[in-house]
Amino acid sequence: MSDATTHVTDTYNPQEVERKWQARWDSEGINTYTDSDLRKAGVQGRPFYNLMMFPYPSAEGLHIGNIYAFTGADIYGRFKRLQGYDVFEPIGFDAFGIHSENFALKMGVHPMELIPRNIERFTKQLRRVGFMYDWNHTVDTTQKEYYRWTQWIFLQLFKAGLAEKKEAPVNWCPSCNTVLANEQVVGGECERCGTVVEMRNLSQWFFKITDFAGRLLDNLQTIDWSETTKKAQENWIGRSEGAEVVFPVVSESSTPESDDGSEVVRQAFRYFLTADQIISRWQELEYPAIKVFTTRPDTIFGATYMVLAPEHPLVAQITTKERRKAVQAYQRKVAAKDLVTRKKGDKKKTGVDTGARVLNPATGKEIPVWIADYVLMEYGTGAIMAVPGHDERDFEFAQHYKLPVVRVVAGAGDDADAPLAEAYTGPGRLVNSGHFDGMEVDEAKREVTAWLAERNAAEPRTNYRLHDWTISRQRYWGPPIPILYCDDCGIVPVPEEQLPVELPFIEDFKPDASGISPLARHREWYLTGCPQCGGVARRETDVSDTFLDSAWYFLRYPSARNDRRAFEPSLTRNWLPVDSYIGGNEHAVLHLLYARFVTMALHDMEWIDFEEPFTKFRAHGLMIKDGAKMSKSKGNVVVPDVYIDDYGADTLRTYLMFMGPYQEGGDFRDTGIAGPYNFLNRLWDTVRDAEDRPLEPEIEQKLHATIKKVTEDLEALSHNTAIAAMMEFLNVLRAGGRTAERAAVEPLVILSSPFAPHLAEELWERMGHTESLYRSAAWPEFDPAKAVADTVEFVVQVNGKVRARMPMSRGISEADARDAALADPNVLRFLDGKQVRKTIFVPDRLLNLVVG
RNA sequence: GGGGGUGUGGCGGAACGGUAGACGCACCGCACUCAAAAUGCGGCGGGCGCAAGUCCAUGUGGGUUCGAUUCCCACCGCCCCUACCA
Repeated sequence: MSDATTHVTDTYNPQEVERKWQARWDSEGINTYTDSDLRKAGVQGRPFYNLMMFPYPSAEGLHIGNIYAFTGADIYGRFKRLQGYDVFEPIGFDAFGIHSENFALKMGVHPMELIPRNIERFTKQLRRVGFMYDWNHTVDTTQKEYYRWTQWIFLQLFKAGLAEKKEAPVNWCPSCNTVLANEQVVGGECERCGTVVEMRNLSQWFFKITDFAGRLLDNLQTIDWSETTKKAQENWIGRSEGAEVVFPVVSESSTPESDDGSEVVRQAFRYFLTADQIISRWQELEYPAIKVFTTRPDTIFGATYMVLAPEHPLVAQITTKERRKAVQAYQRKVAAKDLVTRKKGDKKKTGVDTGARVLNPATGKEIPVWIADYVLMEYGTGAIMAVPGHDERDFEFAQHYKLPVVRVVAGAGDDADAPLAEAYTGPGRLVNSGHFDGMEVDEAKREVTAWLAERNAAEPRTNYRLHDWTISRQRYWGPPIPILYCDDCGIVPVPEEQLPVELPFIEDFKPDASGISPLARHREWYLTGCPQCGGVARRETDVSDTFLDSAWYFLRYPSARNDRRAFEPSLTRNWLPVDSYIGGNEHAVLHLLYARFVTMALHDMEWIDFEEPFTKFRAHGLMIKDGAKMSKSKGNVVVPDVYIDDYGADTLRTYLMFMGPYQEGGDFRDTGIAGPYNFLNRLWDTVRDAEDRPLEPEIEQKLHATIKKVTEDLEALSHNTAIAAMMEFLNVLRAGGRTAERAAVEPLVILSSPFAPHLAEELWERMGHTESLYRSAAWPEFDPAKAVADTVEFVVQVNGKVRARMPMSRGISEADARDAALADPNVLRFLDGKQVRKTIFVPDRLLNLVVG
C-alpha cells in the first residue's frame, strides 16, 4: 500500500478514538486519585475542587440537558487542570427521595432494586461522554456508608440545639394517604391522583435555619456567585425591618384560663384603668396581649382592626361565647384547604369576627379582632394590625366587611381627610396621628416605634420570610432520622457509634392512611432498647428530606471511602471550600441555602474552618426542547446516545457548548451539529497534514490572539465564543488550501482538548507524545504584544456615520489619521467643504469628524 | 401582584459606548465525479445602483451622546422564579 493511500484513508473515526481513550484513561488512572495522591495533592499541589451538582438517577437515564450542564463544568475542570491545577472533579448520585419512591411504586419495583440499576445506567452514560470524573471518589446517598453520615450530621445539629420537634401543618392527600410536598400540589389537587388536598397538623422535625437568617443574608456579599442566584436567595430570606407591637386584650374572655379568679380580677380592674394605663402596664397586670409584626408602625393610628391567622393559638382563648360557633366553623373551613391554594393571592378574602377587642396602643381605642385566611401563621407573629387606609389587602378586607378606614398618611397635595378610594402606600406626611402629625413616613417609623417602646408596647424588630426547614418525611425512601423515644427518658438521640440506623428492606413501603411513615408498621424495626435506661424505646419512623443528603455531599467526596469519619479534617482543610460550583438555578434557593446553612452550623461547631461551602458558583442555563423543560411527561426528552453513536461524544460536547451562551441555556435542536463535526474533522486532517516549519508572522499573531481569546472565554464560561475563535484560527491555517505549521497546530490541539478530549488525546499522541495530554501538556501561554495585529482596519466617520475604511498601521497618530481621512474622496464628499467642528479619535479604531 | 432574565438575518448566535451580524447551520453558485455523497472554493439582512456607493435595519416610542445592539425612561412580547410576607 502506498503512502498516499494510507494518507487518504486515515480519517477521523470518533468511535474508535473514544473507545481507545476511555480505556486508556481507566487503565492509567488519568482522572482518578488514590486516597494518598489526593492527600498529597492537597498539601503539595495546587488543589482545585471543581464541583457540579450531582444528578438524581432517574429511570430514563441522562438526557441532553444533563449532558449540557455537566459538559460545561467538565470543560472548566479540564481547562484548570491544563493550567497546572490539581483538579478534583467528583460525581455522585442523589438517589433518595419521593421521586424515586413514587416511580418505584408506579412500576411495582422496589427502590432498592431500581436505584442501583439506574445508577449503573447513569454511570455508563457518563463514562461515554468522557467526563473527567474521579470514579474513586463517588457517592451514592442511598448507601449506608453515606447515609450513616447524613444521620451523623443530623445528630450534630441536634446536639447544637438546631433540631427541634414541633407541630406543623402539612399537605395531605386523602386518596394517596400521604404527605405531599408543596410542589406536588397543583391547583389545590394532588399531582398524582387529582384529589383535593387538605391540611393536617403533624409533629415534625425542624432545623432552625432561621437562627442563621441574618448571616446567610450578609455573607452573600462575600461570595462570588451569579447575581441572579444571590438575588433569589436574598428574596427568599426576605429580611424586613419593622416593629413588633403589643395590643392588650380588653374584652371579656370566654375561657378564663385559671380557676383562681385572676381573669375576673383583671377584667374588673379594667374599669378603674384608663386605656393608657393598661397599655403602659399590661405586662405587670398580666393582661393577655397579642403581638403583631408590622413594617409600617407609622400607620398605627390607622389600625382600625386586628386580624389573626385562623390557627393562631390565642383564638380559642379570646373568642367570645356568642362568636364561638362561627369562629370554629371558619377554622374548620380553612383547615380543609391545602397550603398551596391558601397562599394563592388571587382570591377573595374571607374572615370572621371573634368578638374580642384589643386596645390600639397608639389611639387607646378598642378595635375588633378578626380571624382571616389572608393572615398566615408562618409569617411574623401570625397576627397583623390592619391598616386599611394604607395596605391593599386590609383595604380590600375592610371594604368587604364594612370596617372603618382612616387616613393617616397624606401624600403631596392630599388633604388630611381626603377620602381613600384605595389604599395609599406611597410617601407622605402623617395625619390623624396625634402629635406625629406632619412627620415624614420614614421618620415616623422610627419615632412611633420609640414612643411605643417607652411604654413597653413595641420594640424594633427584624423579621425574615425564611422559615425553619422541615426535614421530616412520612415516607420510606430516605435515611431514618436517628432519634429514639423512650417513655422514661423522652427524646434520645441514637448514639453515634450505633450509626447507621439502617433503612430496612420492607415490601410494603407504600404510605397508608395513618399519616405516619411505613416504617411505623414494623415493630421489629422500630422497637429497640433505650441507650440511656435500657428500657424499651421506639425509633423515629420518619425519614429525612433528600435536601439533607445534598446539603453536605461536597464535604464527603474527598473522604468518600473513609469509614471512620464523615469527612477527614486534613483533606477537608486542603480541598475545601469548593473552588467552582456549577449547577442549575432551579436550586438557587433550597439546595444552595441548605448547604450553606449546614456548612455554617458545622463551622460553628468547629468541625470545619470555613462557613461558606462554595467560593464561586455559576448557574448554567436550562436546556429546553420545543419551548418547554425536558420531562418524560411532556414527551420531549432528548437522549444523548443517538448523537454519540452518529457523531461521537466529542462532537456532541462541542456542539452543545457551541449552541449558545452556557449560562443562558436554550432550545435544543440538532440542525447545527454538522458545524462542530466538520470542525473536528478539519482539525484532524489539518494536524495529520501539518508540516514542521517556522510560523509565518500573521499565523503567529493569530495564534496568540486565539490563545488569549480562548483562555479568557473559558475562564468566563463563554464556551461558545471560545469554539468560534478556534474555528476562526483553523480557517486561517487552512485558508486557500495551505498546509498548517506544526507549531500552530500543537497549541490548538491543547486548546480544543477541554471540548474534545478524546480527539485531542489521539492527535497529541500522533504528534509524537507518548503520555496522555493531561499529563504532558500545559495550557499554552500567549504574549499580549503578539496577540495584536500590526495593521488595523481604521474607520473614518463623518457625523457618526462610516464613510471610509482604510488599513492603517497600529499606533497611528491622530494627525496622520486625520491626514489620511481628509485625503479620502468619499469622506471629502460628505464634509462638503464644511468646517470640521470637532474630531473624535479612538486609537487604532476610528476617527469621527463632526461638521455642520 | 412581586422579583429576575430576554428580544439582533431563514435559524443558533457574535459584538470594552466606536466598522452590527464574528463563528456556525440552512440555502444558492462553482470545482471534483459518469452521477451522487463527501470534500474544496465563492456568495448570502432588505431597498436603490452596472459599479463606486448609498438609504433602511438590533421588539416599539422617547432620552443622553460626536457616536447607542450596548446606558436611562416608558410600553409591548416571550421565558424563569415567587406568590396575600403584614
